Amino acid sequence: MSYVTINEFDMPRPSLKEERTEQVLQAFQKCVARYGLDGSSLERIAEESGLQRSLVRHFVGNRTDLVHSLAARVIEQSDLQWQLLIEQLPETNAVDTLLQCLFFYKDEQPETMLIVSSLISAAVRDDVLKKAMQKWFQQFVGDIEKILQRDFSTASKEDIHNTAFGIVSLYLNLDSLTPLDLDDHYRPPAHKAATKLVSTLKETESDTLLF
Amino acid sequence: MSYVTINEFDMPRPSLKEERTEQVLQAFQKCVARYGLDGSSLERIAEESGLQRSLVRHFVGNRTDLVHSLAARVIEQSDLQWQLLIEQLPETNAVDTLLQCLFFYKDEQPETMLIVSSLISAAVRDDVLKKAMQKWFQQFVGDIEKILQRDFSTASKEDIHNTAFGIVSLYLNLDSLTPLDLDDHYRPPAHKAATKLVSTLKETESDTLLF
DNA sequence: TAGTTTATTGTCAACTATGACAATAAACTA
DNA sequence: TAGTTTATTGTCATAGTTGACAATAAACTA
Repeated sequence: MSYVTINEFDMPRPSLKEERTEQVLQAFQKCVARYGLDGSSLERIAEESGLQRSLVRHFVGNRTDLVHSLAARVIEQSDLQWQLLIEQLPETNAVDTLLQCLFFYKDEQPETMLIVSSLISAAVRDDVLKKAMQKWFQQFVGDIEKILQRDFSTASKEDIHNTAFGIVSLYLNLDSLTPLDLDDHYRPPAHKAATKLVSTLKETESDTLLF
Repeated sequence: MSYVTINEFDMPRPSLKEERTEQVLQAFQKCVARYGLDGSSLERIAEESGLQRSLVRHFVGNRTDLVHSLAARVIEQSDLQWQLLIEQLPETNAVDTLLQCLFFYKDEQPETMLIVSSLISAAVRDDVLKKAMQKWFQQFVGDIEKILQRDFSTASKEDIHNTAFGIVSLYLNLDSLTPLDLDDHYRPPAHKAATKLVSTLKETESDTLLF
């Protein structure tokens, strides 16, 4: 398996596994965005990637492997984008910037979250996928909790948890409206609603008096 | 077509179209909840309904007809449940009851919203479906706006719109978490977040001072 | 009973998706 | 050049999905 072995014998033809896998999964992503997960047959993926179906199978594996690889890739991409976003947040009022980015910043792969939604739907019949998407979701909520906590140190854990979940809901639901062409229309309301939610974490006299 | 015509000729064998259609669409719903929309082949629907595939086709039509009929049925069901819910709301503090119902009341067909989600996803490649689901969604938001307006007559149209959209997002997103078995866990947070959102509509001194 | 309409069953053909594998070509090194 | 590994192409069998239609059975009324 490894090329670090002693050169006792001849070296093989160099492997294209990495590049081809990337090529295939990119095509898969495009197909999912256009035809849905179930509508993305190996044939279509092969055509979209410019490879033969046999090659798709050769490099990435059968359909199950393909879906799992796609999930891993999308999660990795999402984590990366997330990392970059977190790093560029300001020290104070980080949440405002966060909401701006979440609801108005169009990244290079705008279909990422649509694919996530497809994967979540498909998770009903795939335990491996289910576990992976569960982890992804809870990490997403958890990361937002951390950011909220920095800005609102006095807020209760529970309030922060609820607010974080609310933000994620608004974000994901917006993407699931893409097929209806309603996402752009509801982008400002989603952002406003998220802002309102966050505002309830602010400590005000009337709030403290209520308890 | 109509049986009110004069009995000039013999009467035919009575039609079972209504019952059979109902039978088929119920089976279709079950299948969608279990296998997803694309995973619900005519064969499966036929088996689930206890009818032959030919009969499914005979009564409801081809696949496209089937999906459109399902959409019409689900929308009708949703409208009905919605009507009942609205009627039983109290005069004052209707919103509290509304949120209780939305997030904690389990209706007879708990999979309704899951099917709605499937239909929204499938709307990418079906303009008829897209139009229908757009209308459904916007009506949903609109109805919640009306209820909010009754309780918060002083709130601005825009605030009410944003809040209504937020509630719908929280509600729909919760259902889309069903495949991950996370919906029950996040039910209280979703409800709390919705409540918080609504609370921002309340007129307080500090609010009015901010503008 | 005859006539009409619908229900029901059964079947055929075309197409698609998938998995498996054989065979050939290419890259590389000793 | 020989030997090894991988890339690439091509093909086969199988199963599943769908649309179309023929043929029969059943219900009903005049």
